[in-house]
Amino acid sequence: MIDTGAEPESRAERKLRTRRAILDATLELCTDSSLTALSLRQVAKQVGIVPTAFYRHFDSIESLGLALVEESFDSLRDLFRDVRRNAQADQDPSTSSGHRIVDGSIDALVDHVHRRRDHFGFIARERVAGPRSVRDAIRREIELCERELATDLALMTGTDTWTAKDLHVLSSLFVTVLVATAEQILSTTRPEQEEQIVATVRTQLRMLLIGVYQWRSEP
Amino acid sequence: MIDTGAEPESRAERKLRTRRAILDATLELCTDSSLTALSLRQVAKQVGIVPTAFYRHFDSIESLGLALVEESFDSLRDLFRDVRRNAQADQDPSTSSGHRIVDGSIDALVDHVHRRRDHFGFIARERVAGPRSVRDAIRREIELCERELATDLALMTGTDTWTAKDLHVLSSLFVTVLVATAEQILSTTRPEQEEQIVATVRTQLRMLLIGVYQWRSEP
DNA sequence: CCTTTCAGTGAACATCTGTACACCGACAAC
DNA sequence: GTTGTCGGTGTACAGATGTTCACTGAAAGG
Repeated sequence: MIDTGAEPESRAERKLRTRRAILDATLELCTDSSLTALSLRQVAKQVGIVPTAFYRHFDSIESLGLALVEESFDSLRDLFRDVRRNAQADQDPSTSSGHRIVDGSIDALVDHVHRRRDHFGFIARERVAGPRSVRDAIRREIELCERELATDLALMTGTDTWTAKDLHVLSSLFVTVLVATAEQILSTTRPEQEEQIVATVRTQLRMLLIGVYQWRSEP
Repeated sequence: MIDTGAEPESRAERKLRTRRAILDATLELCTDSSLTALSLRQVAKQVGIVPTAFYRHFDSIESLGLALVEESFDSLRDLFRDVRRNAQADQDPSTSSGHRIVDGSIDALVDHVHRRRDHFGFIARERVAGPRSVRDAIRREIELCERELATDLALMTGTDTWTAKDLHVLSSLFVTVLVATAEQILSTTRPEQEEQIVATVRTQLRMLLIGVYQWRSEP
């Protein structure tokens, strides 16, 4: 089939397009209110389809939520990838005790949160307020992120002084701070306040890093 | 007026009692789903009153939420009071670098979260998923807690090595970890998993404390 | 070309939603 | 003891909700 490039869409393409429209509409509609307070009809109206057409794509708001979890964590993994790339480029831990890695990571965080406000906001909200299955899915994804980060940290600390357990403990703390910072950034629109949030988390991570550099795991 | 002690309630007492019933019913109904997904009629049914009677006590679910914010933060302040009492009793920072204070604080946290699951869960959920006014109220209260904790920390660190700003930065980090830990405890029912959560946060705070003991504020 | 598939339609349903209104009856105040 | 205050009731209504069912019409496939 010749790619005419313009208007004529195949049936599959068209279906994918309305599916996207549903996902986007949902993200927009629940910027403040959570999935559990969202009705199928609101979504349908926003998309511009009749309520029953919704069922052609998802069989409930809940399964829609699960799809959004996957999508949102793609964005979060993008962030992780950026941070990792950043850290490898700055592979000079002797100077300024990792300050550059911290600063770079925070910059990446701010950047990604701004670019995908919807996804990060979705995770932050539904993590505690969504339907149970959605909450569970998010917690599972976050644990995956922690594990992933832990293996990255192993390369930087050396396994002689850090047990696997302690690496996961540290990684978990980083993720906690990351999530909290994202939440704070999302809850403000004033640039000067955001500046302060960033400055605060920068100092927090530096305090923590002092401890990290001196930590010796007990076997 | 003679206090008969038993059945006969004054009008004011009776009103307060249904008000309490409304607050309790709301806390119970939104253990999983958030205020924004809660209807006035559900609350009324749970309390055992007719929907319109709700308006005799609150003029919207939102203002009900604000009342619950106050109440929930009373519980959180109870926790803070316990932690403070604990820390003062263990005023022997030379030994084991504050491990006892950390352990005691975590124990108090776990204890209070268990006792007031409803309040802590409410804060955790509505903090990100509630109506805007509720979210704002919670954030304001949390900032108050951070300031309060910062002044407590000032007594333990000495203002010669710590600026007020850095104290608030540290206090903010503690509150972040506290909130995250409470969320984790609330999201599990298995005791062995809770044990692990506690062990993790204990290690995290010890790592952090190493950094804190060596921190010198830049002016 | 003829048939099948299937995203989207539209009407209909039983149920739930917030809120308005008139009302009751026991406690409180004078 | 009369009067007023005020929690709580009951009815009512317009609108929103999830889900059902039979349908259309255009693309896909033989």
